[in-house]
Amino acid sequence: MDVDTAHERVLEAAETLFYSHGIQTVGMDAIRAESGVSLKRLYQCFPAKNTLVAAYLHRRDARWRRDLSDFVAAHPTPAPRVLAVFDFLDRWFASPDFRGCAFINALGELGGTSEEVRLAARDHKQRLHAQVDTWLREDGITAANAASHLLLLIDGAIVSAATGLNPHAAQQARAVAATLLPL
Amino acid sequence: MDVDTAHERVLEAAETLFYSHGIQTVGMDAIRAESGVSLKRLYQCFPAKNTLVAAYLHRRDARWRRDLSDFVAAHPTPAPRVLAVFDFLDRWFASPDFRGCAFINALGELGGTSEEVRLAARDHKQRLHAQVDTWLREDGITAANAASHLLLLIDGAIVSAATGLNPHAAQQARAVAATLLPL
DNA sequence: ACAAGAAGAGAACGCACGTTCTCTCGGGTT
DNA sequence: AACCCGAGAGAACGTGCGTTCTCTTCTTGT
Repeated sequence: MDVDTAHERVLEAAETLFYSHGIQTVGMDAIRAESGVSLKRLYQCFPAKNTLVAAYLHRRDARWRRDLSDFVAAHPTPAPRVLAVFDFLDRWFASPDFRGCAFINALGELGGTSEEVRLAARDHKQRLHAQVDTWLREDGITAANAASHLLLLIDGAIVSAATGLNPHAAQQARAVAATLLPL
Repeated sequence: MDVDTAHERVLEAAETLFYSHGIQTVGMDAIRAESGVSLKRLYQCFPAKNTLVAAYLHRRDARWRRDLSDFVAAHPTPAPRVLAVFDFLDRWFASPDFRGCAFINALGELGGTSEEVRLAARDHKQRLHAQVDTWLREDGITAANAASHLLLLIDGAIVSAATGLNPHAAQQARAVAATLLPL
């Protein structure tokens, strides 16, 4: 097997397992089994679990934000297009393997232990904030703190959906967001 | 040492350690050291780590919501008193050992593994929702989903503060909440 | 004072896991 | 055909941890 495809398969398995079961719960052997990559190769690609966790978070950040951007680009909404973010969330929450935000989860699990994880979560939210801010500017919305306000609603909706208590969290957050933004 | 005080000291140690470092990271021996209760006694009070985790979450829920209620009762705000919730959050976020919501953290860490933890998080948020709803009713606010909307802002603010990105998360959430509620 | 039982300190046990090592096998080179 | 190199399977090693066991000590009742 090619080293690049091994790398890819390991990352794919890590993302699936870490996201669904948590990071500490999933052992390297489970990743070996899921990926079909031998332990030796696995440690050639990622010399320690730490580095695999870091790679998982990095890849998850890139993929999630790309998916969001693609969705927003493909689903223009009438008024401020940033509202499409909540439609994206709505679809995400309904997916069967949804288990909250990987970064909030990782922060809760390892934020008190690993500086690296803390920074990964911080960076993810910061980049999301920057993207939201860009969309707002492109819509000519300059209200102070509007991006931060939307981030409160986004993260609140994710948590609400993750608890399984509120199936309409995304739609409710969208409704609140709509009242915040000038038409 | 009395069995009741042992129980209490163990719970106190568990709350401190689980909250600050996460649940899986903290071993029973660390709880023994922090509480000063011998391992034998510890296992007399809590026959397994599972039960101690459940007790930790139960106690944390009761204590946190009592602290919130006490704060709201002691700090009446001019208009809708439920806004005091965000003042409570603001003070909480500034405390040096703040590390996010214990239930969001536990959900992220063990939500994919332990049904018990998942339900504890769900119940905590549900009870908070009920309390917010009560405060809204007492203020004569009957807007549809107002309590859910506030919960989005509360959880969003907690996450925003936990990442360390937004020191003004509580105040921003309060400002958004104020625009949602009729004067 | 002495027996008896409780309680603490910490060793011990079993297991899981991160990481490394070994053995074997297949495939390419001379 | 003989050899060598890389790769996979999985055993092995060290460690940490949940849980239990043992030994010693201290208290208490008579």
